[in-house]
Amino acid sequence: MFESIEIKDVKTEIGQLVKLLRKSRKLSQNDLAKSLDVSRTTIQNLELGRNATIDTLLKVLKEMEVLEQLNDEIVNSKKRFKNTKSLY
Amino acid sequence: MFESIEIKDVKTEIGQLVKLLRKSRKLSQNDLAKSLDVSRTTIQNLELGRNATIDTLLKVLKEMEVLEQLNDEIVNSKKRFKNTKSLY
DNA sequence: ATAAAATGACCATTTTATTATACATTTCGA
DNA sequence: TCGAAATGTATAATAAAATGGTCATTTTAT
Repeated sequence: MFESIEIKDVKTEIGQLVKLLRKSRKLSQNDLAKSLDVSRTTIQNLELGRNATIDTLLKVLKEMEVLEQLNDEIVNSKKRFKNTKSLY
Repeated sequence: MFESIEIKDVKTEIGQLVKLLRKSRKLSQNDLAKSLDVSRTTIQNLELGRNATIDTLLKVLKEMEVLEQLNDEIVNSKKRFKNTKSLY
């Protein structure tokens, strides 16, 4: 009926966002990898939309100072969800 | 100076949101696992805030019909980021 | 233009997530 | 209350992510 978005595409978007965040800080993949104590390959895989762990993604987001923001959105999602569900 | 949020805590929040979404559909961990063709242990680890892959998380979000929404937020984040960065 | 830095790709190895299974405990409906 | 379903826990085997290294290509700065 209607096309749903593919997981592969979302991973690509995540990778591009990570790359944007890193570049805005003028960091190379190597710089970021060293800061997070992970390998450059791991950063690269994440940015290229290959599969990675949630830990790796969150480490990057924390370093880029957007982890708090993500957490807020998750907490708000939970709240909104609970509220809308009680309206029936 | 000020406390930053911990990765562990964000994973806990993610797990709780996943659980909420699943429960709202009246699905057991087993039901969801079978739908996604992953093991119940994988769903459980995700919900308990243990580490998991991005793939696993996105599979769940797709099944819960919130993947499109997440994608939109990522795309918007990219846009907003590019805009604010050009204002200097 | 050229050199240096950054990125992408690849490979062997190590580490970790996933799986399948079994069992203990909790939750919940009859 | 009682029994069944759901959930949490544990373990061994397997699949997949992370690592560390090298090399080719692209980007960037000089």
